[in-house]
Order: sequence, then structure tokens, then C-alpha cells
Amino acid sequence: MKPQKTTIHEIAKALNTTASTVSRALNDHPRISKETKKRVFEMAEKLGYEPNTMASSLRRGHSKIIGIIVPYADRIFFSSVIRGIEEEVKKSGYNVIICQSYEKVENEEEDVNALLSAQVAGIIISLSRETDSVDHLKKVIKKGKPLILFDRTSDLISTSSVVIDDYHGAYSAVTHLIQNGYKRIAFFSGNKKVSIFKERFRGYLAALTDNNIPVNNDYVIEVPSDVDQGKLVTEKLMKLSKKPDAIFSSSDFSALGAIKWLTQNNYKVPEDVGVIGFGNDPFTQYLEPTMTSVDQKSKEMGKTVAQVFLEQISNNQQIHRKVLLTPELITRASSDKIRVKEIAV
Amino acid sequence: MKPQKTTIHEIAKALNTTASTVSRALNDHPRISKETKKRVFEMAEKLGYEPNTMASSLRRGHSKIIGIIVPYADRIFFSSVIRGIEEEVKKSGYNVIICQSYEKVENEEEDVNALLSAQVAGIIISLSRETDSVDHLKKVIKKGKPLILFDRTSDLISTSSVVIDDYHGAYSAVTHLIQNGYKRIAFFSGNKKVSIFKERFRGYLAALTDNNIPVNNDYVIEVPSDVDQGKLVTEKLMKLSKKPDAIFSSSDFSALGAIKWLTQNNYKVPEDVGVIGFGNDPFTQYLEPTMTSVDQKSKEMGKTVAQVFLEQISNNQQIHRKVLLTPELITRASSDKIRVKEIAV
DNA sequence: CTTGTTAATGCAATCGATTACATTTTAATT
DNA sequence: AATTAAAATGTAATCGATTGCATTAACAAG
Repeated sequence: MKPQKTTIHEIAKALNTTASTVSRALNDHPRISKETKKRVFEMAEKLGYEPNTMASSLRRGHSKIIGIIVPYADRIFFSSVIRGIEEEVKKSGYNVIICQSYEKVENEEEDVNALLSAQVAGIIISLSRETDSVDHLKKVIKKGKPLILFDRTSDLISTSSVVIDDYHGAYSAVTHLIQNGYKRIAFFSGNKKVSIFKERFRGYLAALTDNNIPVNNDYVIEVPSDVDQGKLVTEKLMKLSKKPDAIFSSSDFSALGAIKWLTQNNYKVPEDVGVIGFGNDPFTQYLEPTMTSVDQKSKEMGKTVAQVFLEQISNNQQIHRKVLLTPELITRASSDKIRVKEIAV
Repeated sequence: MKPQKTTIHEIAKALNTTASTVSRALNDHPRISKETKKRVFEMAEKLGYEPNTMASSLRRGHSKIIGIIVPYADRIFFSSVIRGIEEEVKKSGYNVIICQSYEKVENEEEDVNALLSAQVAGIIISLSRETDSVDHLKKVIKKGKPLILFDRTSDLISTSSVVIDDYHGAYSAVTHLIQNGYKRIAFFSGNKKVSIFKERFRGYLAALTDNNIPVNNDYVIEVPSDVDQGKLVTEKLMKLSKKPDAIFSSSDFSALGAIKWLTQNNYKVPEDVGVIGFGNDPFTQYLEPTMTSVDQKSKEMGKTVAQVFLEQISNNQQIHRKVLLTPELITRASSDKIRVKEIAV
């Protein structure tokens, strides 16, 4: 009852030839005659041969498996990127191993080690929030394997990366608010030490400046990505003598908190206060009002990451590519003062 | 600049011993002296040794990688199960490879083959909608490897599975509606050929019957899991001479459609019509009103699947376990007529 | 001092496939 | 028919770790 396995040796024996010939035939080696190839394939089929990729990887020195490390696999952004990667690399015969860091560097290190031990072809990673040392990543490069960072990157290491243009995303969101007649625009920032939030802040400032709107420091607040925190901060903002008339948030969740607090306190969104989030989480389209948000192009990001990886693999030199994807502002009701006005007229 | 690699042979050479001793020392073999072990570990550390799990898997005949096949990796239910699995099996040193079937049997077959070729330790799968033949799954069992189905299972194959008790989930949802005073309860079903929807329908019927509420066939409708379809069907329902006063939907999305249509047409939820969805998608908690839904225990399901897998691996016999998880009704505003009344008083 | 016993280590085959380097076969040329 | 080039296949080492079966060393008992 033991699982019988067919190897190239059985095929060889059955055909009265050798494993090397069988191997070459299966790999369509030019030095093997057409008839032999045909016989080999037929016998392989007949014996139910299934290649052992592990053995071949061991010999070849590299597998067709890519390691992906993300903080959490069930966050829509990450799962969407993962989907994009898998979809793309599958075409070239690669599979993906998923590891989760749970936002801990230690886990990241362990994962990198496990993946390298498993002889992955390369590693794709979105760093945990607390990752400040990158020695474990350097190890990947030292082994001569492609390392690609996405979304959460680091300046401490020189390698390929794919991120969205956070500056541009913020800039276009704020510009959109201004064009819709909002003037006192607050900004919910994430931790400004993190590059993506730094960039979004820069975009916010630039949009204001370019439109000759003075920056009000009371309007710039660090808010964790969380509904309740969003509510809290909104409440504080709306107690200012000079209330903001719009909020641009670095996170969909704190933006949601803002909308919730505002509507519960009889402010109308978008008429009284416009709101824009960041991330374009699926829930944004189901809210009332529907929420304008900056889409992070997660699937496209996955696809791009995959392409960079494949490119890196084929020219096996360590060429570092930095790809900047342009995020897309998805305009919905929460920021659309103009249309609301028109309809009212 | 080639990536230098340390193998047990280098360690052996450095210590003037042999690879077998090193191997045994690293694996804490009882026949190796304490001093030797210590020397080996120190040298391994010094030389930056990293095991090649591929080589060891090849020799041992099995790897520490589990294959997971799901229709789409970015659906919250699946990504959540995946997270649960990864979290659990990581403790035992396993990694997971993710494959997507995109709801196609052909892809499923290809994935199974690729995974088997990669010598995975076992396969965990949620079937694609159209999977009616299961030969590719039988192959897994024939190879003597654990096969575990979750959520979307099949009667055509005898193996372990983990699903939620859909009957119970529906039963408790409908009972909850009845207890809240609703009497004319409509049911949005999925395709009733699919077992999970069949079960939910059974639960719906049983709850009505047990409470002496007659079943009205006009109230039972097949609706694709889709917001717009939900709206459409709701409109039809509300045009009946005897309008329903509650809707229990097999899907959060069609339930959302119902809520949207109702509120847009001046029906109050939950006062005029109660609504309950199925799935407890994250968006349900952000709606206005927040939506009651049956939680599918996705993370727990992942954890359970992982445990069944590990159990199967250790007693390497093919014991088939069928686990039925109890879903949880998450009551929120959309079905809570009573509380709304009390607050009004 | 020989024999027996146990502990510690070494030897060599093995997992399944690949590949550099022969060797043999076939076909072409003189 | 002999020579030679080209085509097809075979031999054996290799990838890195594991493991059954010796072998050696150390020590105790007779």
C-alpha cells in the first residue's frame, strides 16, 4: 500500500536506456533524437511519472519557489498584492511561500532564514513596522538571490523596490479637495518617521502651498490607523475656533472614524466637511456617504513586483530597480461638495 | 563574489571529522558525545552554516511545506483562513505554499500536480465552485499524503474536512429574527445545489417550522452574492402585497444590497425591515446601520485545519476527521428591533 | 592478557535529477 | 574501405544531508 513512485530510473530501465538520456529527453535536450524523446514521454505517461522538483532543485542549485513575507496575510492590501504576485509568477512556473511577520523583526529574521534554508529563488517582502535593522535582508543579497521590497521599504538597504508615489497620492487628494472648494484642510498623518507617511505629508503641504493656502499646524495630527482614534481626533478638531472644512486622512480607518463622528454630530459630509481616506479599502464604497480614497493599486503592485523579480532572475546580475506606481484617486461622495450642490440646485 | 555556502562537509573538514558525525550532532543524535556536539555547533556558528532543507527533505522523503489551494487569495474569508493555518503550522516548523484556482478545476489540477512535484507534506484545499471531479484529489491520498478540505468540500471523496455548521448558523439567525418580533422572513439563498446553501436553507426552514411560522415560497429567492442583485431582489420583495418584515441573506453582499435599497426607499432598518447577512465581512460593522451577520470563524477554521493536518501527519495513518465548527451570530443594529424600540421609549 | 561490551565515530550508499566528459553509433566524405 | 565529423547515448560525479552497517576506542570483567 506504499505510494509507488516512478523516477527517471524506472523509465530508463523500462526502455533499456539510462537515466541521463531520460532526463535529457524530458528536458527536450537537442542532442536527443526525436524517437527517443517520444518513447520516453510515452513511457513516462504510462508509468505515471511525476518529476521530483526537489531533487532537480537541489541539483540545479535553485528552486522555483519565491518567498513572500508580509506583516499579516489577511490584510486586504497584502492579500491583494500576494494575489497579484502569484497570478503573475505562476505563468513562469513559480510558486509562492507565504510568511507572516506579525510586525515583528524577530519573525522576519526567522522567516528569512527558513526561506533561505528552503532554497527559495528569491524573497519579496513588505517590512514590519518596527524593522530598523536589515542584516537579515543583506543575507539574501549576499546569497545572490533577488530581494524585492514593496510598500514598506527601507533606506538602509540597496535593492529593488516597488512602492506607490505617496507624495503624488496625497497631492492629488488635497488638490481635489481644494478644487471642490474646501479651504481649511486637516491632515491625519501616520507616524511621520515612516517614509510613506512622510511622503504623504509632503504631498499635503505641497498641494496647499501650490494653491496659496496657508498651512495651519493645528490641522496636522498624528493619528493611528483606527476608527475610534479617528473619531477622537475629529472631535478635537471640530472644537477648534477655526474648524476645518475638510479632512485628508492617511488611513481609511481614521477617515471612517471622522465620517462617523461628523454624521453623528450633525455635520454633513461632504457639505459641511469633506473627507478623503487612503487605501481604498473595499468598505469605503459601501459607506454612507461613500468615501473618496486614494487607491494603492495593490494588485498592480503585486504584478509589478513579480515582473521585477522575474527580470532580476533572468539577468542574474543584481540590477536594482526602483518602481514608483501612481496611485489613483477614487472620487466618491464624501469629498464631492460640487456635485452635491448641483443636485441641490 | 559567488555566494559562499557552508555545508556539513566544510564543518566536518574543519573539525577533522566526517559529515555523518556532523549531521548526527546537529540533529542531537544520542550516539554523539556532548563535547563533539558542542564543537560542531560552535563551528557551525562560526562558519555561518545554514542547513539546506531541500537536501534533507529529499533524503528524508518529505518536506516541511504544506500546499494550500483556494479560489482567490485576496478574499477576506480565504486570506483569513490562510493566516490561521500559517500561524498554527509555523509553530511546528512548517511553511505554506499558496495556490489560487480562480474557481477553475483545471487550475486546481495543475496546482495539485505542482504541489506534489514539490514534495509538499500535504494539501489543504477549498474547492473551486465548478469542481465536480475529484481524481486530482485522490492522487494526493494515493501518495499517502494528508488531504484536508475546508469550507467548500465534496462528497465524492473520503477525507478530512473542516466546515462550519451552516444549518445551525442559519437556524440561529432566523430564530434571532423571530425573537426580535419579525414574522415574515424572506431568505436570500445562493445556488441551492451547493451544499452550504442547501444547509442554510434547511436551517431557515427549521427555524420557521419550530416557531410555527408558515413558509411562504414567495420569500425564498436565489440571489447571487452581489450588492446590485440584492437591491433588485429586495425591490421585488417589497412590491409583494404581503411584504416581508425581515430578510435573512446567505451573503453579506446581497444583504448589503437589501439595506441600501431599503434605506434609499424610506424603509427603516431595523424598524420596518430587519436584515441579517452571512459571512461577517469586516464591512458589515462599518455600515449604517451596522449589520448583523453570521460569522464563519475563518481564523478558527484555519487553526483547526492546521491541527487536523498536524494530527494526520503524526499518526501517519489515514484517519479521516470531519470537523464541524459552530458559527457565531454577531448581532448588530440591522436586526435589533427590540433595542431600537427600547431606546425610543 | 584476552574477551566482551558499550560508546563514539567513520564509510559508503542513498534520495532523484542533472551534466561534464567520455564513448558509441550513424552518416557523410574521400 | 578508410577516415572523419556529427549525432546520440552512456558513465559517473554531483547537489547536501541522512542513515544502515561497519569499525575503532575505551574500559570492565574474567
